[in-house]
Amino acid sequence: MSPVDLTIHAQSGAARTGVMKLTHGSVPFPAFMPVGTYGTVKAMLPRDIKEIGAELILSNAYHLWVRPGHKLIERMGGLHSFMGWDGAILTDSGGYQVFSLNQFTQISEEGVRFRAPLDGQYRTMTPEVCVEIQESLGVDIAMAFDECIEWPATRDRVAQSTARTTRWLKRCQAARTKMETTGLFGIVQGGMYQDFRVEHAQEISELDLDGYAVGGLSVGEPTEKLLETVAWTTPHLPADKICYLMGVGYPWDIVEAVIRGIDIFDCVIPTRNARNGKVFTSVGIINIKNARYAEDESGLDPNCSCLTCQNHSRAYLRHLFVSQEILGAHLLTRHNLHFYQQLMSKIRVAISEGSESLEKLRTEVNSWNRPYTT
RNA sequence: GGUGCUGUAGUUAAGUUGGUUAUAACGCCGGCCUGUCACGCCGGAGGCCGCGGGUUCGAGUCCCGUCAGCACCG
Repeated sequence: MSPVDLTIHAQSGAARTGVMKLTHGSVPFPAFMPVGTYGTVKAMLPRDIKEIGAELILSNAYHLWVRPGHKLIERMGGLHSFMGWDGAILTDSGGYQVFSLNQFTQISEEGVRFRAPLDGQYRTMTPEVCVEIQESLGVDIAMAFDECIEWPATRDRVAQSTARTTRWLKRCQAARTKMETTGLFGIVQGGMYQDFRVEHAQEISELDLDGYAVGGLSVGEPTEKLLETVAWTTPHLPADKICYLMGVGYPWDIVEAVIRGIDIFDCVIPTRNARNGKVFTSVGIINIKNARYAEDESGLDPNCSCLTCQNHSRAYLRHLFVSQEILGAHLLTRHNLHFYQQLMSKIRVAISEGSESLEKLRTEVNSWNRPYTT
């Protein structure tokens, strides 16, 4: 039996809603995973993450491998126990770091040699190491080791890189030892080229993985390209498996991607932007550091029921940011993540209700993409 | 009362043997962030160089006076 057990409850066009049962709990989808790279969703307690409604979080195999080391975490009882989180965990492999840390990498068929910015040490990540790390961590879902490449990239570069990602995926599969508890997802690459995306999706669909991801997006391309690429890819992935869009995105990107067949998402935006003062609300985007909020007694979002909105004024939150008080980061992160979880909940309801409801939500969410005024 | 030190952006400071548009940090104002090297990054505004004279082609810089703060001596 697969560690990722999928039940689809309703569909509306390509969008679908249901529940995926994982080793550490059941996750309704479409779902958004808060990002906790280093074994912590920055500024959030595990119980806070639960409270705002997230059942599944994302962590990172590469970064935990560099520090404190996967073997140490295994000795501490695995990542769940180590970080005090009993919900589900998906780990990214380090494929994104091949892109984001490219100035410190050398790529070969064997794998990727990283010079860690943290300690200057050289380490080689291979598909085998990548699986070993994620199985040691004891996560619910492991991502295959891929190469996330830059945009734009030539056809020749994309073709070679994608072929290697496929070979690495097969090596990941062969290296598995905990098939009952840690699922493995394959990642579709292919750059922004339709034929490559279709071919790669079809090719890895035959490998019978526990789920599939669309990778290589949100690397600086325009939104239209991102959505176009998603639309090319999802029809060629197995309908009875989860489809994960990696690294996306803004609320409006998420709705558009769900409509194109995506089930789960992760993105640093709600957490990182919160720490930098940017807030998502149903009345537009707020930069809490702006002077205009200095004496604003209202809450962040008049339509939000999160703890931050129920208890604190914009004036106070701005003060916390201007004073660089740590509580500001927590309160804004909490709000943004709550906002995202509410969005996902609305999306699930809308899909069950049908296309009209989903279209209405789409219009509403796109209206959030504006600065707050008045 | 005397001597010395210090007065430069909102704040703290740099400023060569006098030489283009006086520099930085912090603060202030604004923008950015898509599988987190990220409580981060980028940009902007802001100066009668205490005040008044003088020397000089040219003074934040040298000279005289004066005011303020600090230290020490009477």
